[in-house]
Amino acid sequence: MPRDGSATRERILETAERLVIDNGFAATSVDRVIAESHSSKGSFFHHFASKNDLARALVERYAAADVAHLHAALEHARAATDDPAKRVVAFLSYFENDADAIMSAQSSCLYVSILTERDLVLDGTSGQIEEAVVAWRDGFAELLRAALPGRTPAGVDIDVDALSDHVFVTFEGAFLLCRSTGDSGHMHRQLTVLRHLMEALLGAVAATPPRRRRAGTPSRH
Amino acid sequence: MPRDGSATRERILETAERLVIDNGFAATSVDRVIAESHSSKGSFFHHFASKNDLARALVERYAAADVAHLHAALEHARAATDDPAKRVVAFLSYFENDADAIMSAQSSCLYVSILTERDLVLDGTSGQIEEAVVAWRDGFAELLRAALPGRTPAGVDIDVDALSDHVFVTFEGAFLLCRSTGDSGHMHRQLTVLRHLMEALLGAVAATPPRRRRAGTPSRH
DNA sequence: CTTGTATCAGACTGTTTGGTCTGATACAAA
DNA sequence: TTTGTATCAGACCAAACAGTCTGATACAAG
Repeated sequence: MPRDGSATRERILETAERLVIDNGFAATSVDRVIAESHSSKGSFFHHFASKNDLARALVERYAAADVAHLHAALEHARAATDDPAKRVVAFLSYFENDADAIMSAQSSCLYVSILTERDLVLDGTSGQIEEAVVAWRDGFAELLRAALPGRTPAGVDIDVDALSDHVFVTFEGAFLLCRSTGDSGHMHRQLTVLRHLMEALLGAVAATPPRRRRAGTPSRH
Repeated sequence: MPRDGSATRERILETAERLVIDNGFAATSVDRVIAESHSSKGSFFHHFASKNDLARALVERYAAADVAHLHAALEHARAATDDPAKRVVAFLSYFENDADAIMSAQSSCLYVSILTERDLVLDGTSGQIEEAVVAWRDGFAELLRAALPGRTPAGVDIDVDALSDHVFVTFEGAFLLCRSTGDSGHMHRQLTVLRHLMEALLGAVAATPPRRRRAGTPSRH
């Protein structure tokens, strides 16, 4: 009894997302997605041209929600304070507070499942994941640059992009740590560690003897 | 012409490791492993009871090499200096120097490929990965505890185990970052970031006004 | 009512899969 | 030489797989 239309598509996507995150994409058969979403072959291949097209749709959906989550955290941080360093901490605390909710909603990250299958990655889903990665890098790097105007106390240049990427890295690594031990509490603890480390770095920069910004510090380039 | 014996087994393992890391375990067929290792069905199922048995053997091999790598870094750090803080940095620098070699030898980490397939994880390979994770945690935590005798300057207790896990987390997250962008240089940059962050934390602790160690600091427990 | 279209159901198909089975080959021990 | 065993080769099989096809149902437009 076909009634509503695209609600079926959404039901298939939700079921498939869970199965792919839990078991991987190649290990998730179309038949099982159909069975667990109470759909049918005809329905599935009406909404998706192929199994790979499902992967594309899954990544599109997931990446959109992911980037939305990022922007929510950025807005939260900007609204919380005007102090650049405190904004950085507020940004990280936002995810720290969300950690347990994230882990109860999903056992791992879809990116992990998709990125492990290189064939799919080359098919066009890769671009969407990379766009999300770049969004995270740029979004947090903007906060970081405001809080890290100069050099670290040790006189070492910090690669702000790489430092910003470390948030993404911590998320993905923590997802794997949770899975390898079966303890989803690692996500919260790793985000706490990330905040502590970042606070230490910001504290070290703040404690640096005031150098003149944008002045004649000997450049290496 | 059967000549040497277990060299075939090793050839199959090497081929399978590469294929599984590149494409995932479920997406790697036994037929392809056979073809690319110039072996045969009879040979494969003589050395491995099933495809899952191959997974078990792969993880066993990989985890052993992984833990050996850890112990090499620990010995390097202990031999390098007696200063606890410098030992921590030496440990991290060891991997930083190895980053490019690691990435040219393998495009990602076998753990990622195995952990994404939950069915396999429950089969018995999971224990070996978890043992490796615990080895990393305990190994680095010992160095950390020597260098972090007290509290951080902010008066916040650091979870040393979680801080130690962050090395594993950084590795796994960096592997995924490399894959999502196709840039293997991220591994080196992320390990550099990890070292910078850890140095800042150690510096912050060192700059803490000298509290009496093991004395009557108000305990929370 | 008629027609068109979007949605769905499920039987069906050709291919790929993990795994089995029958032998063949090399070699060591007797 | 004879026997036994470890190793390998590849034909073969049943199950699972992604994808196709025919048709049914609902509903909106005319």
